[in-house]
Amino acid sequence: MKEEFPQTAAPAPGNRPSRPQVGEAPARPLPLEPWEGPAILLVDLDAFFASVEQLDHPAWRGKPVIVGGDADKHGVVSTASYEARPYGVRSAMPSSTARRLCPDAVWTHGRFDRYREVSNAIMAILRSETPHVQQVSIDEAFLDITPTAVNREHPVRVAQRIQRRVEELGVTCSIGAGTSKTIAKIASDMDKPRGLTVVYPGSERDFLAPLPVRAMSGIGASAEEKLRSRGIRTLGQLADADLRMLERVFGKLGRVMHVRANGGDDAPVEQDDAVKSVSNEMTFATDLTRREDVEAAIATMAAKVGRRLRRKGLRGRTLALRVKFDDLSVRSVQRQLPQPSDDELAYTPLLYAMVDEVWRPGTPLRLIGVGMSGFAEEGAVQESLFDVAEAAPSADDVEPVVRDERKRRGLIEATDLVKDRFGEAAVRFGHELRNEGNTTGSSSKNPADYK
DNA sequence: TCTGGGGTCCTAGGACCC
DNA sequence: TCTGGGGTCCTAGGACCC
Repeated sequence: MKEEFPQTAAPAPGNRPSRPQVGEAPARPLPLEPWEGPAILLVDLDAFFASVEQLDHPAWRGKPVIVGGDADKHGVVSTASYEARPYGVRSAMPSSTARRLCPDAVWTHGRFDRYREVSNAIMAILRSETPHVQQVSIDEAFLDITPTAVNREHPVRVAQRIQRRVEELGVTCSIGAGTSKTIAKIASDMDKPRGLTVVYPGSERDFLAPLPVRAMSGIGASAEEKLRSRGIRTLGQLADADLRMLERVFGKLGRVMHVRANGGDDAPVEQDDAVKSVSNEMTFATDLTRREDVEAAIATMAAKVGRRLRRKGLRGRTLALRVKFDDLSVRSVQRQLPQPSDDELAYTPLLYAMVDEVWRPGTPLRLIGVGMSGFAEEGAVQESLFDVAEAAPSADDVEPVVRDERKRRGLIEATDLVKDRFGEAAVRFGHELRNEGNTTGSSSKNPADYK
């Protein structure tokens, strides 16, 4: 979850309903102005992971709750409940800092299967309101609820009903409503938790003008600094800036940010699309220096990636390795496989060779990551050697290389079955067995992981 | 205080082909 | 023998998001 930006905009008059406390009756009806043109909502679940923990642990309600990694293992805060925020605790903050700021907080690692479950129930509510839902993460989704000839319901009424229905599940959400994804997204950040911020058609530029450039999605620390050095601090200044200068400095992004600052974003709410890459990373509590430890870590992550690929029915052609050193600098290598694979026993040796290109034994390694991309087009998934072997009349009829492939495949599938029944820790190959207990713990909000 | 893990997209340069 | 421009693929790195 990203930091809320400082709220420099004056509240737009009449746009905010008075917010009831949790458990009170919903907001009194807003006086509604007519709505012309597209209507987009951004629904953002409030402090989602922490809220689920409070839902499941009644004793934690009303208390500061922090979901995150261990302070003594390079961990960071994933989510802080609203009770923890007055202490200064924020998402992405090092856990050691958070512990100092709020030593009495309830501290917990994530239970991601549970968050996924609650998220899925909420996304089902959203899809019951409209088929035009774009889930952007585990706790956020865009909805296109543009009034049609069939359904003339006012967008604000839809948003209020969604808030009620979500609260029936025991968590809360904030919603931004506007004529574009850019506007809806920024509006949703204006008032949290349980806020509903409405930007009526025609008022986009006035709404955006006083906000800091960082409020716009796509402008991060680097772009903010480049803009600041050119005297551009607000979205109003960005809207008035010279387009050619922006294109020169930012390339494609320059035009995009200029259009959006002028309220002109027309990006559609898109159906959720296919996964493009699958990866696993691991940060170590103590840096690795020995080759055998590095290979063991690579093998572990290669196995996790392989298993996720098989579960999703994906085979990738592009294999990637990423390392981070103790100064936090990063290097990466990628290689094309001769054919798409989902089998770590086939590609792990290649990873061992690749690591030599970016690391020498003895140099401390803080993180190792393994990823796969370049998936075959849908319907064009290549027949594996194993399938060929299956089709052969007998094992004696297939080439030795194919028999090897078949043995490997059989072994992989057997271990997947055991892991399905008894959990990931139940089966490990010998080369995966090092580095136990030397990792941070993790979190992901990527939608691809929640389906 | 000292910075996670899961992703997406863009850029720039080089290889290769026509 | 020396030269073009465009397209595509690949690679490494970086910005950005939640």
